[in-house]
Amino acid sequence: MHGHRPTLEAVAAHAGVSRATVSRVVNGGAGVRRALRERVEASVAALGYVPNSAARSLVTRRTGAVAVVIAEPETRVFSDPFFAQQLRGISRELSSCDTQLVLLLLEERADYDRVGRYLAGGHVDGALMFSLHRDDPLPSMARASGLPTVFGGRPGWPGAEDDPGLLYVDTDNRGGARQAVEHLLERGRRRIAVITGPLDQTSAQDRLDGYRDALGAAEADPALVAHGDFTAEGGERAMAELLDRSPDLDAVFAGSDLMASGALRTLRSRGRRVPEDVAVVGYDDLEPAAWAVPALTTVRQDVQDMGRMMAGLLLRRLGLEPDGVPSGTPLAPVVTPARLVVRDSS
Amino acid sequence: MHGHRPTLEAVAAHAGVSRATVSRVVNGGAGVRRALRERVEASVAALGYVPNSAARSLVTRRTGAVAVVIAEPETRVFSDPFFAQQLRGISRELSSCDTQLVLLLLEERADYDRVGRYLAGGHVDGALMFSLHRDDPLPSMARASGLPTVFGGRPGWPGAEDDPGLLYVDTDNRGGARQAVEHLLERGRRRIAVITGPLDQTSAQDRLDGYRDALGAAEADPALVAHGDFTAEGGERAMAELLDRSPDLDAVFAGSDLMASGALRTLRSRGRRVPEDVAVVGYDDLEPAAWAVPALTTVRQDVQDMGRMMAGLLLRRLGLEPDGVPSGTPLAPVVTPARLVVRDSS
DNA sequence: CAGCACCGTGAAAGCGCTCTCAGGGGTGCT
DNA sequence: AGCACCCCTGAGAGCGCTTTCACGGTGCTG
Repeated sequence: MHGHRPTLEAVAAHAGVSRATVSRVVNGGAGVRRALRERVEASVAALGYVPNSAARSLVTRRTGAVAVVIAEPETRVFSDPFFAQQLRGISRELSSCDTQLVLLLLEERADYDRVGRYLAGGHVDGALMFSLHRDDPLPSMARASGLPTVFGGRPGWPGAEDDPGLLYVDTDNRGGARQAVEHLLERGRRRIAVITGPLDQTSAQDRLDGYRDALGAAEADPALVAHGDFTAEGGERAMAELLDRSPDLDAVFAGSDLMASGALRTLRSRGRRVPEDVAVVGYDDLEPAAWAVPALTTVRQDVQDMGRMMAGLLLRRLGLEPDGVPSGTPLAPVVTPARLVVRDSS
Repeated sequence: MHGHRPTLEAVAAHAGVSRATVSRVVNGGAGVRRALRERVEASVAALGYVPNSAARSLVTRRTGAVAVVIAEPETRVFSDPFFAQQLRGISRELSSCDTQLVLLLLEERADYDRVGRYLAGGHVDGALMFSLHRDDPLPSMARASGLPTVFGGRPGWPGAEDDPGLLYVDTDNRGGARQAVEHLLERGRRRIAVITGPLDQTSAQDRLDGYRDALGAAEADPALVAHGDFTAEGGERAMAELLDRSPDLDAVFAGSDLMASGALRTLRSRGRRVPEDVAVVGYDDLEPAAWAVPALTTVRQDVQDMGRMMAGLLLRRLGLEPDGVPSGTPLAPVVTPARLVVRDSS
């Protein structure tokens, strides 16, 4: 079985037609008379023919694969179910167009060269890129190579918004944060602190902006703002800082569930009750958020669906037609809504 | 920049040599005189030449890519950072041999056809397969297609152990479980219950066997055994069952951290104190295990390293030489150790 | 000094596929 | 019945690369 896979030629001989006809049948069968088509299909089945993708993409100049590039310092990817969900959404969408998913994980500086070469090497038809920081070299590499690219999260590098062809899928971070903080205000909280993510990522900046929106531009007590890095440890530290600076705070909005869980830990160890003394709201609605004690109020974004949309956007950019998208839809960035989920911590 | 990538021919012309010579240089340069080689290398750099992988694999019959196949009902992958870590380990190892990672996620029955066809289609040189249940059709598909394959977790289908060429990486589930239960015994617990995973996965079965080992074969009170499905909800249900059947239990060993977290939830809602009334031990050492309240005692396995080893095994099977492996090492299954991590829940 | 082996290089034959192009046969129209 | 036209089909030319094979040149041996 191994090694001698039948070629187009073999199928053609078996069916008594030419290679060209078999090729046409294999690629949809348009313009081949019914009887012939069925004969060819029978031969294909009989011989167990599978097209050789290398030969095919050599001539079509398409690979039928797209890269998913994830550049993230170890800590986050490790503990974050986020990417698994995104990947699943992406995978599902891609498979509807028979497109493969090549996963490129970057860890060190040295990986950039490897990945850049790969992307420029025409191994894939397009790319999906995630969680880039403001100064990440990847986007410009992608642009230089002319590779169609869709970003996860609104790009933040200088001039990004001016690029008319720019494609991304983002969630309404600012609106979500605003909802979270408005909810705290409604609960009667008045000294609401915030733990931000790394501000060179637009998601973190947008969530901070939403916090400010809700409080009204006037109020922006710097003693109520602490910076984290989207990790639990970062949240723990930031919470400690906040308590030292502003012992009178009565609520905290954390820019991620991971940071919120760290904050909960600090609050517990300092003897503050949640939500009686301090209300806590997170962001992301990771599954473990619901297990936390007390169960975490948070902001939900449909991560899997965002993955699906990114893939859909890229596929359409490549001229394919993913399932369930009306074919006239214009190609444009997408911002999905965010929704507050109230649980016990607020 | 886009569209007109230089070919071997162009480089040859630029350097004033033949295509064959350029090809040799690009592929390591063996058997090309120093001066010529340098001239060719200069031309390659000057033109920004990147080999066309389709053309190359058309003739070499190798793709330089391996598939990572993950077949898992939604629930688990979603909430489990497990796979992200495995993937990272795999990715790191593969990139040391310039091999690409094609990710294949299966959800529905229908996906099996698609993936089977893909694997049989010669798109990849080998495959890594995860978390297969006893009756999964994938392994036999892989064997039928002659695709070199390494499994994550000891395969459990009939006859698996008799296959001399079988390659897998597993962790010492049985030993880890034994450690966990022995630890509970040392703490003076006498009525130790167990929540198993789905027993058609060897990892779940092995952990149950380890539990029995520790208690001594004699003791196997069926009232102390409940079945979960590796999810938090399953753990919750199983714990409720156990409490109903055996109200006098004083410890529970859960076959996964996720199930342990569910068990904690049930214990809390039933007013049992952990660890005073009931000690709890999990398995996997997921990051959130450490945030649980109380912090979860669990069994650690180096998941990332297992991924690395799987990839390494496959690469060697493919005749490549991954970093850091003495070249004489025989090709054989690997079982990595498991280690108890004691925290507050026991 | 002839002859041999060997090394480095180039010419050329494909790898399996797609797709243009031309031609054959059928159909509809006049 | 004849003509134009269109629809199907097959022949063939590559896609960019690797690799065999033959050849010229060099260094060595007899």
